[in-house]
Amino acid sequence: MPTIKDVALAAGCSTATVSRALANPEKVTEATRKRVASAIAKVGYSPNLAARNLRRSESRTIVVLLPDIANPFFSEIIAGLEDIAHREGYRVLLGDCEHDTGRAKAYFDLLPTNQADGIILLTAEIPLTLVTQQARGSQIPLVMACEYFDQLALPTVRIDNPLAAARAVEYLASLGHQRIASITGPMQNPICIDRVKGYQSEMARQSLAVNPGWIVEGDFGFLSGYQQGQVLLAMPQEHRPTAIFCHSDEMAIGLMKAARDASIQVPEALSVIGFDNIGLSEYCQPELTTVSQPRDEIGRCAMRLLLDVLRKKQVPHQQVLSTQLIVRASTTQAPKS
Amino acid sequence: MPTIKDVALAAGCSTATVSRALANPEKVTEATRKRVASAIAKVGYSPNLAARNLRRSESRTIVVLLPDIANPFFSEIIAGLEDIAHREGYRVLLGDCEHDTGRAKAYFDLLPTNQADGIILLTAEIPLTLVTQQARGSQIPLVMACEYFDQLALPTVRIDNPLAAARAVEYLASLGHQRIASITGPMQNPICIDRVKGYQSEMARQSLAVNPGWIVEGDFGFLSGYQQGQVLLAMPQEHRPTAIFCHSDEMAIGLMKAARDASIQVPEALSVIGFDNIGLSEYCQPELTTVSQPRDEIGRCAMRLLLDVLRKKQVPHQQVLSTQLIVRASTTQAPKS
DNA sequence: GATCTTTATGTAATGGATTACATATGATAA
DNA sequence: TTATCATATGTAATCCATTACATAAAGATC
Repeated sequence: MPTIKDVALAAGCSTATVSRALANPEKVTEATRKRVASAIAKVGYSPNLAARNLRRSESRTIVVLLPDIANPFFSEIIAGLEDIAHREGYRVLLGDCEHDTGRAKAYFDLLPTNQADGIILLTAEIPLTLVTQQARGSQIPLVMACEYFDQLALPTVRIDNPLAAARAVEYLASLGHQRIASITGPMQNPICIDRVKGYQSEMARQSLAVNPGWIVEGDFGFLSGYQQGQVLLAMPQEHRPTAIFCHSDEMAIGLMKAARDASIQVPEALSVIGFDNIGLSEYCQPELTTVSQPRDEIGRCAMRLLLDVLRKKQVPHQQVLSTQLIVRASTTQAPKS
Repeated sequence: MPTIKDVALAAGCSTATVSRALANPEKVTEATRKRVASAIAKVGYSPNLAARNLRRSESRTIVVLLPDIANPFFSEIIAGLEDIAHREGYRVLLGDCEHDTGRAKAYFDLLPTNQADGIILLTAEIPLTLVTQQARGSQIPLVMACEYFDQLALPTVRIDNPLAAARAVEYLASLGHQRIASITGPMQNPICIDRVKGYQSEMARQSLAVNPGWIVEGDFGFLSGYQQGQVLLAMPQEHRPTAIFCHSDEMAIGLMKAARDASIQVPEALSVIGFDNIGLSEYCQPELTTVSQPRDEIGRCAMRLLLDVLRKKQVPHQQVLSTQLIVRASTTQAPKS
């Protein structure tokens, strides 16, 4: 592999000039710039980034931590993130934590050694100490997207979860539903807490009673939706919910399977709302009513925010993007009971 | 950030000794090893990998190229890959090519500059020249998984696609189906060509005629399954297939939606087989009969293979893993016509 | 005891790009 | 014409870990 020395030799100048021609073209004559350019082409040079990173103490790598790559919800966010990153000359290192905090620590450790310049957190399922410890010495370049720690005022891109949940419940209430249940995500997760709050406040606003048994906890996956769906649907007829708001589309689809197993017709006997609007939600049976998040835009915003942090720009603490209720076939008028 | 010099100072030895204590502990006395260890703990040292990589000209990073992160089929493969990689001290850089060859080239360019040590290709949708060009000078550390170039004898982990397709067709034939169609993946893709071959040879073995209109090309996604499904189901009754073998689960689910739209009952009037056994296939309606690939194992094998290549071990050219037909509710006896 | 090994450690070169500082060149002003 | 300044380029130090080579100390052999 040719080095900058080879280029300097071929161009008849010093390595410093070659370096300048690349990094600060305005500091070099038109003529030398051209000579360097053709020398580079001739010897087939491309800079050794290990050396550059060592010297500049940066890596142009952004770590993106997520709880589970397999979750299709994240893929479009990632696409948005990567698009901005590549455009700005950054690389994205995806870190799948698989709910394993050891992994997360390993990724955080890339920062002080200049193997990564910043972190975007798509999960709050990491030890809080990782964030605070490091932030103590010097503010680490960290941006959260979708999820957040409510104890910490980190730059965050997110949706208004209480509002989105309230809208979903409001819609169900407008269809005449009174017994509205919810299958939540993990309840240590602030976004789930917020959605439950939105659910509860809207139920109150609609003067609807909330049976404590109607709030059940899942983990966003198909299976937990199925299992918790079985629990909800096994309730005695007079308590059984006629509508269920799920914190993810996968759980909603799991729930619909549980309904099929119990011979409960969706939407006639049970309305279902999901969350996220993943690709699948248009292809399941019945098509799923769901809360759509602007995933691509979330990714783009988060990466722009982080790059601004790296460039020491002032950044807004919170960026709240809007959601949309997408009505499809899994919701309808409440059954007459 | 403390450097190796700080450690040397704290331990009262030279940097060389510190380096050896870390890399070749057996070359150092028990006593110094301990002194170094406690010095490291004291100053909070962790090696600067940019410097190490520069010196060793390696990066301990493996690039994994895939056509589309959003495709859940890949996520479990990735999980397998990453598990092995992390265990062996390697990092995984996921490269989403999004069917865009420019991106692929950018990732290949990481190799000569020692930003990556090797590549695992989960896609054949890249310019072949990328592989051959580089391979000319010196064999680049490259392993393929799932997909392959049939022109090239690269180390590959894969399944027996013709056989898997033939088994699916055989099963449909055993149910009495005679008009069996197929929605394929992109036909420039060798795995799809092989599956079509398997389909055709099994059809021949079963003495079943193949209407050329029964082989339609999709792109593995929901939508293409839906659209091509509409085409197949719009055929006149006497030519319309009673069973369709799809090259992906997403297409199979798209197809089932097309069938619902056309009021064609699955499986009573139409049997559907998918491919991959993604999580969703158990939760769609009806549950999908599909060909399962050992995805986790494919990932593990591929990474082990690549690490063996990097360690200059002899590696087998082909590693063929077995598939399994998972019978669920989307297939049944052919309708009497 | 003298010589040869073996083992532990230190010294200094190395990898490749960047950049502070030094120098040379040409332009501008007095 | 000479002094002053701006601009272009070169020299060499720097980033940090690794490792070839040198050296010193301890042990083995006759």
